[in-house]
Amino acid sequence: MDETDRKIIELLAEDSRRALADIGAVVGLAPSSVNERIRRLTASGAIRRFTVDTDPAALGLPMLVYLWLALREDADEAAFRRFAASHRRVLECHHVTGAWSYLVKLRVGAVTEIESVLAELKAGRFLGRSETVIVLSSAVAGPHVPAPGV
Amino acid sequence: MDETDRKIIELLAEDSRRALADIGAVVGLAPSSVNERIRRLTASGAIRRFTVDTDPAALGLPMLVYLWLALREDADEAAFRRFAASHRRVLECHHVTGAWSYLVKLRVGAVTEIESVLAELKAGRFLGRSETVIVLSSAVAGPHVPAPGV
DNA sequence: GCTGAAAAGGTAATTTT
DNA sequence: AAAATTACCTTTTCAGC
Repeated sequence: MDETDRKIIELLAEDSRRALADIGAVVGLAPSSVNERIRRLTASGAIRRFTVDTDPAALGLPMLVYLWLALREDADEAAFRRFAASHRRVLECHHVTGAWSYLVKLRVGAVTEIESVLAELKAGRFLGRSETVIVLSSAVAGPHVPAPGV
Repeated sequence: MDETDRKIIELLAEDSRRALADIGAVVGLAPSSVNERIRRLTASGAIRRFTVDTDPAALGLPMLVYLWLALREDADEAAFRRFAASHRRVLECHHVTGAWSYLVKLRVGAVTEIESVLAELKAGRFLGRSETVIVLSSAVAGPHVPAPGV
């Protein structure tokens, strides 16, 4: 992972369909050499996948919501993690420092869906306390990659 | 944006290098028709860009951090948003409901960088109060797309 | 939206440094 | 060991239907 690899990743992040010859022209390598580096970067896991950044609103998920969670004392934490990992609306779920134990990022189509998620968390006996934070607007939005199997 | 478009986006999210013929075989269209739909989805903005999902640790950014911010009473909010949008370590920045005004997602190489960011926020006279939340582990990590020009 | 031909681009073996 | 060249072959693209 040298400076050239980093530059290649940066160019691919901007546009992963850019031709190998174009990338090569920027970093000063032949197309086949660029190809070989991309192959290595993918094999090593530095590049996880080639994907698309989409407009969540166009996909019917205009609302971004964060949930702070404190799990129940007796909650099955592994089961909670599986629940989060398999939930279509959960984009991220992080175990965090501080007063709350988990930070969950959700994308939903409407406010009513937030209640459904909270109900599911209750039904799974995961939920101790929670706080819902709704995103009003984003100065930096971040990419949106739709989950498979939705 | 019909069910076929959604399926195409889902397949591209999984692997955006998949051949048009392969995608066509799944959704029941000829390669040229898939191509035309992707062209329209890109033109309409539903697909923002073709990109790569990377391993942040491999790129030297193993730490994920959230910052809750309350801006100073006299802060220039537009300037703050520009600051966030142009900062290499700021992955997301959301104006949110609740006790805090902004939620900022950061990726850093080490804890010392968090202090740098807070110092920059102070220097810009943006920072009222803040709370730093460090991610210990992620049940659902979300994609990482490196910022351009880093 | 499909077909089929033309153009472009990706891939891999071989040679070179 | 890494990169360039070359040739091959898959894939995209575009005209016409």
